Amino acid sequence: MKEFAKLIDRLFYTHSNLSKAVLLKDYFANTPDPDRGYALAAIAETLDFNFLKRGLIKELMFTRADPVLVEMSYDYVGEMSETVAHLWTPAPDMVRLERLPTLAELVGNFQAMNKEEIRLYLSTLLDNCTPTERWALLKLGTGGLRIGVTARFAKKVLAEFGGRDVHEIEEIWHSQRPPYVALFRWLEGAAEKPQAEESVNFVPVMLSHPLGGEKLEFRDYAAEWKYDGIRVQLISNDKGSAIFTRTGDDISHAFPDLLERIRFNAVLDGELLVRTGGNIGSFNDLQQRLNRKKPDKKLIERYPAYVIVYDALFLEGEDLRGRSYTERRERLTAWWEKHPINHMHVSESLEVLDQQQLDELRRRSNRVDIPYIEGLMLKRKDSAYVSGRPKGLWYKWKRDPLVVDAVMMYAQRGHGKRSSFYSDYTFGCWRDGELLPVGKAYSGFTDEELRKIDTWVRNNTIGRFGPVREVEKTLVFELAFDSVARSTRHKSGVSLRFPRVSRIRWDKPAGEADQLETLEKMVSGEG
DNA sequence: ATCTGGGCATC
DNA sequence: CTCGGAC
DNA sequence: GTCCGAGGATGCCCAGAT
Repeated sequence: MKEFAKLIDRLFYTHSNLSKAVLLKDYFANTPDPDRGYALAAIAETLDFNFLKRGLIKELMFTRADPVLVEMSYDYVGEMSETVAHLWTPAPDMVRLERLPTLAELVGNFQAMNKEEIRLYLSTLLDNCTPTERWALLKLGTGGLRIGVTARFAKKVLAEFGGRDVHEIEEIWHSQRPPYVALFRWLEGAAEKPQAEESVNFVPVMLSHPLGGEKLEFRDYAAEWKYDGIRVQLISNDKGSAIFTRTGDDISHAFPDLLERIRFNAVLDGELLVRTGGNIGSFNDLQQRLNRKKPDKKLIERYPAYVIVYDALFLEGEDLRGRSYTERRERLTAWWEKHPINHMHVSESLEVLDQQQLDELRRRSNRVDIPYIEGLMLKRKDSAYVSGRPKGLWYKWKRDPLVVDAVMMYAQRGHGKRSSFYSDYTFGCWRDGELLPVGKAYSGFTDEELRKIDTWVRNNTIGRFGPVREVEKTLVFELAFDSVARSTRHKSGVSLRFPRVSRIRWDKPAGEADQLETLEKMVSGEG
């Protein structure tokens, strides 16, 4: 892990992609298996390294420094790994290690240990590390490196490293597992392209861009409703069946009612929803069934899974991804007639011949009383199925945002690059002359505005509760959001979906901010 | 046995 | 999911 | 254009406290 620490430290401080790529390629070339594969897994987040809990790290830190100092430092730095890396002081009677473990040893050791052993081992490791190595170890152990290198970038580098096209890497990526020994052997020319290790493999999906100001020639596009569920890929062949999310997670276990109906030879793309009381449920209804290890019978009966299929990547073993949208849709509908499946249907492809038709679709997608439709998708009719987010092919056109004027009530410091600013705000609306919190937002204004608000917060603080400042209830913000739902978390009883600041109303008196009632009238599905 | 807070996924 | 900012 | 990191609400799971 010495080399790994050096690598991620350098990556963190390198901003040029070219230099980052050089660092990574050097590391891959000079690090033996399986360590380079584990490093790759750490960067691409394909292995759960989170064997360390923040609580444990803090607790150990308290044994080496004054808790008050630790808390203050953390508050200032805004990041646990960095705080501990610098504040840690080795114990006088520390156990000296001859060398730091390799990544493979680290993973093996942590996996085999119980909590008490981890506590001791971690102390010993931290004692034997330099500050940089401590930082790397803690980042690795808590998951989420945040060093400016993503899985996507790592794949590009791998492609360069092996003199391959990045699509070739993408193709087989989801069939490979850490520590990627076969993958590296292939890239080094020492073996054939690795074969799938699993019976059914996720195929990287095609994503859309938000429709911005661009003027589309809409006759080139087909429209579909944008459903408010989660993206799924249904795979079935003679080796097995599976349901994947758009990131490639296998969620089959959570939807046995759906899995048992996936018996065909195809790879389909669609939106997973649930039904409730015979209708299609809202995203909130769907959440009841998400992330469950094993749903019970009653829940399945109450919220049966439903899928709206909108694309076919493979049919009967044939790869259709190179074909046009129009052709894939024709093939899909023809195939569907022979293989219809209960609790699933193929989406409508909506013809858009003129502006009036488009306006009409737009009007319908804006109706808040149809909560499971959150806008329109526009898909170029001649577009192939391209993984990733290719430009110009698929657009999502979400319904118009809703807005409300709310008053700032509390502010908190941010994290990371925002750790020196009050960047995290709680807003409220009025009911009976009292402000009730409706949500939090930080996004939608520039860094310059952030500095202005930060100063305002410092000058208008009227109370402090730990890290939270209560401010004068005088500053109004216009908040934009996608929808309103009933909430048990907020005192106001409502919550905003995707809240963001759309305007700072320095000019508006707080008394003229909106009443809570305004939001209550916007609650989805309640007309 | 039940509550609570952090972690993680979805959007 | 959103957004602004950096390259 | 594209990528990145900052951030929102929700519900489930797990560990630890009561």
